[in-house]
Amino acid sequence: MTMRLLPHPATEDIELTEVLRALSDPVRLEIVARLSVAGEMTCTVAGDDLGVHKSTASHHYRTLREAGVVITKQEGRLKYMSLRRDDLQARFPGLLDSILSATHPRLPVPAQP
Amino acid sequence: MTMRLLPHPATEDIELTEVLRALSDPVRLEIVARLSVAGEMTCTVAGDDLGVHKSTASHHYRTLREAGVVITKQEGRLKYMSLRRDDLQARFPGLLDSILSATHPRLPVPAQP
DNA sequence: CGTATAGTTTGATAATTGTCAAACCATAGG
DNA sequence: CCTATGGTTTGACAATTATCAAACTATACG
Repeated sequence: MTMRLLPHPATEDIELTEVLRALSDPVRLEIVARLSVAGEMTCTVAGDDLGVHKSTASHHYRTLREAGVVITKQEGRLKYMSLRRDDLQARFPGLLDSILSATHPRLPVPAQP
Repeated sequence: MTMRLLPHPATEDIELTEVLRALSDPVRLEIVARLSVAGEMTCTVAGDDLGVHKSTASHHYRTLREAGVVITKQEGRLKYMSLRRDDLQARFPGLLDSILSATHPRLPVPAQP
C-alpha cells in the first residue's frame, strides 16, 4: 500500500504561458475550481458530471499535471490530484488566487476530511 | 482628424477563459508586456521585431481585442492599442497584475509621452 | 486465479489555431 | 488625383487540440 508521485515539472520549470493555456479550457478550469474547494480528489470524483468522456477527462488531468498546475499521487488503485498552490504562488505570486476568486465549481464537491 | 473606437466587448462580457487563452500565446503575451510598459502603442510599434509577419501580428491584435484585453482607437491612419487595465481589474481583480509581474518585454519600448 | 475498479493509452475525427503571402482598404499628403 | 503608409482580410497550410470509443493496464479483493 505504498504511495507514488507521478512525474511533474519542477517549480522553476513551470511556464506562465503553459499555465494560462491549461487554465483557459472550461473543463479544466472547472476541475481546478473543484480542487480548490475539495483540496484533494480522486480522478473519478474530480471528473464526475463534467460532461465529457472519462478518457477526455484523463487527457485534461495530464494537461494540468504537465503544465504544473496539479500534482498527482497514486495510492493503490486511486490517484489523488491536488493543486500546486505553494509552487504556483512561489513562481507567479497572486496568479492562482486571482483566477480562483473568479471561479466557482458548478457542482457541489465533498470537503476534504 | 477625429478619433474612433474599434468594437470590443463590454466589461461584464469579458470571459475568464478567453482572457487566459489570449494571454497563453507567447507573442500575445509579449505584446501585452510591451503595452504595460509603454501605456499606448501603435500596431507598428507593438509589432516591431516580434518575429512574425505583420498579418499574423494583426491577427493577434484582434484576438487580444476580442478577448477584452486591449482597446484600440483609431486616429487617422494609426491605431493605438492600450491595455484595459481598469476593466480587467474590475472583472478579475489582481489577475492582470499577477501576470504582468511575471512578464517583461523582450524589447525596450519607448515610454509614452 | 479470476473479476471488478480506476484510470490511461491509442486511434480516429472534427474544429481551432498560428503562420505566411498576397490582395485589399482607408487615410494622409504631395 | 495619385501614391505611400498603416493595418486588415482572405486564402492556404501545417500543427495542435478537444472529443469519443475501444482497448488496455494495474491494483485490489474475493
